[in-house]
Amino acid sequence: MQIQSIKTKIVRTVGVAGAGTGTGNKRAAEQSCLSLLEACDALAKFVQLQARILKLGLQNNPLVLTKFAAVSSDLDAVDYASSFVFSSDADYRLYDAFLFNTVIRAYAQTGDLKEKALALYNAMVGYGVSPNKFTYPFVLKACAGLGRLSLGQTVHGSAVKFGFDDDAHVRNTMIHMYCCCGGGVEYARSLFDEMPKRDSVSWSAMIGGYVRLGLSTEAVELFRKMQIAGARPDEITMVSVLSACTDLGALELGKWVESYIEREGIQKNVELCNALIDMFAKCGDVEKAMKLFRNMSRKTIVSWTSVTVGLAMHGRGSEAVSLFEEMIRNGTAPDNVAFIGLLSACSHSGLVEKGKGYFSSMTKEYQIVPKIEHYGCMVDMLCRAGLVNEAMAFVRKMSIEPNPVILRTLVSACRAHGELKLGESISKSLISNEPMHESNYVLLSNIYAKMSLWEKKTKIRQIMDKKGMRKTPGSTMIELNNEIYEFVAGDKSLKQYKEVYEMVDEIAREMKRAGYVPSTTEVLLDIDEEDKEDALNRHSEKLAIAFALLYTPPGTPIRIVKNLRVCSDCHSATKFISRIYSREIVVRDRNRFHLFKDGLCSCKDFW
DNA sequence: CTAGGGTTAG
Repeated sequence: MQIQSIKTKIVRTVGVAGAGTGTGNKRAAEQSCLSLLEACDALAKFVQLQARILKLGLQNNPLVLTKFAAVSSDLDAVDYASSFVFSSDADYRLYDAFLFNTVIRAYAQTGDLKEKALALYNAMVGYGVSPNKFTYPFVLKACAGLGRLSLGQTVHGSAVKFGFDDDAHVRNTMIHMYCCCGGGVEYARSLFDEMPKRDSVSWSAMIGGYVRLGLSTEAVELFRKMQIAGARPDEITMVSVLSACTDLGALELGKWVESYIEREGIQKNVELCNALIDMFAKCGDVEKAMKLFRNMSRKTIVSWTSVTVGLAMHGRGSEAVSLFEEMIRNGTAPDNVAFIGLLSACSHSGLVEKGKGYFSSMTKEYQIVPKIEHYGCMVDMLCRAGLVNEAMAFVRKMSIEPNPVILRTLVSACRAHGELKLGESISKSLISNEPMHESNYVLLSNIYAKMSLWEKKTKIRQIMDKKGMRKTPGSTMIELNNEIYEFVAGDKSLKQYKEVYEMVDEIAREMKRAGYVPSTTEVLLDIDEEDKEDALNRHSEKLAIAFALLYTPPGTPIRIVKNLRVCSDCHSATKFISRIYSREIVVRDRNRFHLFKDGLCSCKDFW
């Protein structure tokens, strides 16, 4: 069919090119070679062409090389072109910005060849070839991908020198670059603010930059400014805004964004739908996420994975498993990310045998080489099930070295299941490898607490103080009347703090009457015991719940978002509160959801 | 020949 006709065209062109050499007519040969390359686009087969270019002596011809690099996503062709640019007999006076741009673009777009793009840029500058306005976006994108701030700044300087820094594309990519390189956001923001005219790409670059850095509040704020400025967001802007909502766990805001998308008639492409699904699932409304998913006309592996992960987070492991099976029946092959979602679903729901089965089918049937994340899921799964020895054996058998994440999982399982000596020794090696990682110390300190070695425990605290390390304070977020409130333990910054503290005390009395016993013995992963003893009742979570009980209508569900894992005392207290005050309480943890209802939690105390 | 976006273990 079409391929056939292209082949014919090529054969015919090759004939002409050959004729060109025969008569010694370089010009004709060049022309023929160019049309030949044009025709080759669809076939992407360059091997014969390489030979022909050499035979015709066109390897140094910039037009031919440019074309060669441009016609295909085939990196072999690009490598071939760049090899001539770098070859010792290269006549760089022949090469222009266009040739470099073409090759740089190809490298900048790939996952791991961005270094080559930068090398070509350096070569270009070294040859004295002036970049043009197309060069900068390519190069800056590569700098962004690699986090190369200082090179990015040099490139910026060059753009200024040649007068291209006011070009909208260049400026937007510059913002993107500064956002992607550590320490550059503020500068990006100043570039953004100084722009005389901002288009939707500028706004998206800046908002997306904030989101990537975890500055979701700033992202949302900037989106508000965008509306005030009257700029029209597109679907790409909205993806970033939604992912800010996801990060914050701000369901109300997310819902508002959804209605905004509808109202403004922003095109809901697959990526935007995926972002919506992810937002609803991670903000606590899996049902809605499922509904959106079911209504999507075209689904990608990302859509399937997002719902699977969503179900997993809500402890609905067996549904996640069926969805995964449905995906396969539908003809979508799982990739390594889909398996991470699936395995973590098994892990969170205690489906140990299923998880083991999938892990082996992943490697055998799908030939996916397990990554550290897959091993991590397996270790976590075994540890949660209390199979610490099996987990240890599994880690020894792994084909990759366990990373600190896996070792910390083991340590906390050791603590929970009484393997204290083992936990202590792993913990110590963790500390010597990562002396500035706070949770390594907290884990060891918790082990000493369990061993009743109070002096050693105190000593750890002193070491941390000496190193100037501070634990991440626990905080809890809640949305109320379009406001986001954030509580930290012992917080008194809120206007109504007196009422809230009175309410906390009242709740404590009611809970005691109902049989609640404060538990200061069980400590979870990142939480230090002393803080619990100090202020169990002042935990940010309890403050937020008290606030919600005070200021939301009776009977309405309460949704809160924690930045750490919920501690076991708060967990049992929240169960009591849900029953005493007849409220559904949805808590989003650092890694999953808890739905408290009638004195029980959806996680079945397994988390 | 140019820019901004989506799923990932604890």
